Amino acid sequence: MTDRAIGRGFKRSELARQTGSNLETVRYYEKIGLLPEPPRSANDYRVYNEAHVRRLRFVMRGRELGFSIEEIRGLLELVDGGKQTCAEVKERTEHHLSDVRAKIADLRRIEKILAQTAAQCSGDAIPECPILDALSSYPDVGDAGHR
Amino acid sequence: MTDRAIGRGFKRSELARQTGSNLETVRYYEKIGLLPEPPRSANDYRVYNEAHVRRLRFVMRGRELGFSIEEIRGLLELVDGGKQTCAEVKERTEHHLSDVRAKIADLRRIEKILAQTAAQCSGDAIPECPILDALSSYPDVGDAGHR
DNA sequence: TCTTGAGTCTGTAGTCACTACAGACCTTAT
DNA sequence: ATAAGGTCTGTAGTGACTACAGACTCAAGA
Repeated sequence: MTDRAIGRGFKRSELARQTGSNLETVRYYEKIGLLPEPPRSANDYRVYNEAHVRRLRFVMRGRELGFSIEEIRGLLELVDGGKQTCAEVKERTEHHLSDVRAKIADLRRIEKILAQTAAQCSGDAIPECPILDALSSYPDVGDAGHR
Repeated sequence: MTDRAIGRGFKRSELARQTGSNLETVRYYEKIGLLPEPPRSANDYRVYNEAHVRRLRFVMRGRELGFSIEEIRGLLELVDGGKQTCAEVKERTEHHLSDVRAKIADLRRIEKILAQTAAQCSGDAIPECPILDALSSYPDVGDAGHR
């Protein structure tokens, strides 16, 4: 058996290479039932085909877009169920979209605070640091157990 | 000993209440050395004071702003070291700020894709779903192990 | 042909930042 | 006196991986 298989059937490392995923992550996804257990060759090596590549790419794209494993599991069920599920897929996507927007809002708030405090700071060797003040919201913080 | 202590000295639940943190998180922060081990009363209960409240608030604010535990540990060392560390605090803040901005950029990219694909979807009972197509980037995905 | 290095297999442990629980002890109120 | 609740400890669980140990197999070079 050569490393890059001819027509159909390749090993785990090749699947990982083709999808850009980590070798161990493949095994992990199979263990939790997100990817199907592939058939095995005589030496007990996993044997994959193009369908596995597509499925793993789907999962990875979903993860990149911030879907949780369980959300992706749900999307895959819709995919496998097939037929009239477009409305539900849309609903889940919009739900996830609002999650993403909330995260962006949070991070922007954080960005603002960090940028403000960094701007206030001269960077000189001044004992009182406005950044630490902003973090503490009380004048003296770093002394628990020392007074 | 009454539950809300009089002048100085209160219990873990009161510290958690005053800071809005989880009861167990307090113990966890002490275990990993982020908060100092407080003195104990005769019955082995932890006894806190205002300094502990301030320190925990500092940690929580840092966590809210997306600093990791180790980053906060570093900031606290600067705090405890005192003196001329303002420049270093500023540097770390700006480093963290660029991390936050990168995360925002990622999420905006994700938001865009999700919004686009959701908009393309009619929500009707159409077998071919543009959202799933966008996720898969290949026409047929949901069939690994089924052909 | 032997050997060496690399790839694959399994289960398990480690990561981060908590959160929850079991079981023992103590305190407070009725 | 008793029941409810708070505190103590260590440990296990979470999510989503990542890494490792030890056994096995395979392919290529000397």
